Amino acid sequence: MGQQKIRNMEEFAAVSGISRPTLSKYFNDPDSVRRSTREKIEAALSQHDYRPNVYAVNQNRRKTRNIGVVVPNLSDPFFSEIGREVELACLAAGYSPILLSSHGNPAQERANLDSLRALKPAGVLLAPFGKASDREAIARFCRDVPVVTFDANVEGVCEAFVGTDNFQSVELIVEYLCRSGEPPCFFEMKTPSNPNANKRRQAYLEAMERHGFAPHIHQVPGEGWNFEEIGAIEGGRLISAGAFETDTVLCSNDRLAIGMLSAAYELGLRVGHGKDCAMRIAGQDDHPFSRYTCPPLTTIAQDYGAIANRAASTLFRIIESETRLTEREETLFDGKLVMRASA
Amino acid sequence: MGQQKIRNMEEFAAVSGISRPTLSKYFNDPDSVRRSTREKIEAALSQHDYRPNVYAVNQNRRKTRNIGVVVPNLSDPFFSEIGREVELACLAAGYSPILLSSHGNPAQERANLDSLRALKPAGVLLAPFGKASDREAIARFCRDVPVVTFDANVEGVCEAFVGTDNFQSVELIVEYLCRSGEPPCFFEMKTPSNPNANKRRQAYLEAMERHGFAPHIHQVPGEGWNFEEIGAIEGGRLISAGAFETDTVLCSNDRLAIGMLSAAYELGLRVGHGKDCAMRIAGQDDHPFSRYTCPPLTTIAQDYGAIANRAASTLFRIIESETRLTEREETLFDGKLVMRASA
DNA sequence: GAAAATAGTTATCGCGCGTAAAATTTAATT
DNA sequence: AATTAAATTTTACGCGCGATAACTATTTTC
Repeated sequence: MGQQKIRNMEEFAAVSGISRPTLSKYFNDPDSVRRSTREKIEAALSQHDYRPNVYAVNQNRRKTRNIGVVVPNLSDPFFSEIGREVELACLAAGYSPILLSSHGNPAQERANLDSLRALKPAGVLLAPFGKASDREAIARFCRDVPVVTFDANVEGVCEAFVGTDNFQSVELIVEYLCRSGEPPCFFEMKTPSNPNANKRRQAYLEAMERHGFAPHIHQVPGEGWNFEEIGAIEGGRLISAGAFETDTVLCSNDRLAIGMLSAAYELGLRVGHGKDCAMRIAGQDDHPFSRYTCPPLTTIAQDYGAIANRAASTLFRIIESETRLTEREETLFDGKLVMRASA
Repeated sequence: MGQQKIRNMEEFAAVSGISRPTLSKYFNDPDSVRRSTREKIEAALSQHDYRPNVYAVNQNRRKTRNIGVVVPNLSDPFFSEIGREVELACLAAGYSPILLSSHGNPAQERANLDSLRALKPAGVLLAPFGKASDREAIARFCRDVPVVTFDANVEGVCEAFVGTDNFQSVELIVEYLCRSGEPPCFFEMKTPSNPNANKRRQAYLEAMERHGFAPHIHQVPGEGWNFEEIGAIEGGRLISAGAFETDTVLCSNDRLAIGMLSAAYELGLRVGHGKDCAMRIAGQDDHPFSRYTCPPLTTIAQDYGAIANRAASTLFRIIESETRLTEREETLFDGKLVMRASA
């Protein structure tokens, strides 16, 4: 195919018979040139496989077509899954996603925003830690770059937020649990870094009141992101101690529930809604692995795809309109009840 | 702090009292300038927070300090975990990792290499699909960029490979299983895309022969990356049909085992090595979730950290010596037996 | 304290491309 | 065929920094 290596756009202009400025236009938007010249360019392109130098392009363009995607922890399948959806949405819209994980460390979140700043991204999709995040740093970043947050909200900061309606979804599962057996106790970590946890607790309290039951909240100590371990150790401890007032436990998230399920198994307790079952355990998030726990976990599914796509399309809208939103948008998608065997 | 925005190195030279070429030297290597001037620069830096333009830097430098990290599927916790280790190793060595997932799609692997080529990375750490990879494309890429592969080997291609010694680790677990109960059957997918699967099958055959038992291999159909589902459906089918010749099953990887565990649970079979247990199930990889299955999964642990760090340091060595390896290196780390309750 | 080594300065070029203005060609319209 | 609008070409400049050469200042060495 290619005879000699094309080193720059100048040389490609020579072999293609199209002037360099027109080529520049073409690479910025193939539809901005006449059909016939586009065909000429693409013919030459297939012969010589030339691509503009990314660095030279981005140095001179006002805005790059890079989109930063920052998630708190890629080792959590929830975030790797939603990160994947977000990446694909960016790719489909012609942007270049740059995926950064904060590795469970809020300081890394700041560092990631700093790295991103140097890349002059057109926009950023950020799933922040929440309370543990450096609110001021995020706010400062948002002044320079359009940002849409997802999963966890940072009140008042950034252009828009997309997440799940915790009040709706907690009501959904609480109602189901109350209707189908004993009302649920609530199991969570004492110091949750994720703001959804606080909303879920609040929603649990309200839902229980609405249904006329006394709420029972159990908060356990534990740091870091090893939720399964915390669920297993602390959950197991509570079960052994007979600390739960009812036979049903609603966990603040699926990973805690997965841990608690393993603790129940160790204790020889059968979990589920059958007659021979000692207790029921439910989670929240529909974690990719919840389908394969023993028993499979009853939970509330977040609409990963909808959240990712809405967050991305909102950001694209802001980028392409070149104006910030006049009013901060908050979009909450409904959760869906996923009934499996555990509750 | 900063009075007015510093727009480029020229302006920063003015406010810092250091000439631009010296600043350039400093940013390329802070230790290449005299201690006293370094302090002057860093003092000015803390006052004005200037950072060189990434794009301008990379356009002019012969080699960037970017390192591409390509994994087949970030949604698999195994790869998000090892990807994390690799990223941290790059960061620690002063490189900028760029993490790309191929989303389970070999065509995306090619696309990722193409994107990376445009970024002129100093090197690439690649966990290829293996058989499903475009061998020719990878080989071509390796001609232009130093590449170290990890996890899955592509025979003869790239500078070096770092992975786990499947023969050693399979022998380890086969020996254990034979010693502690009935010899294992082997459970895998019919068309595994990962070359480790083939090595493991081979290693199983040899190990069984060595211990004087007849091997029994069960291959099930199934496409894609939803290993748990395949393990659950096909594994459950085999269990129900009484297809396994012994009461012990060694799965080709943990995700299949997780699926099979859930199938066994559904069938009301107790898994483990107790008297009241109907069968034993073992896996391979020590997947992050294997500790929390019911019962916890007995498996072979790959040394994630060692693999990631060796792959990274090998690549750094090649980059910094500016010469390709005279001979292709293959490093295999030993697996460790992780005894839990499932076998 | 003079010579040698090291570090810093000034000056200048080049990288590959975006972008703007003016001149020219091509296509669409009446 | 003449007019007009749109697309392309020419020409020229600028982006921010790496790299180098020739020169000067500072530090080491004995």
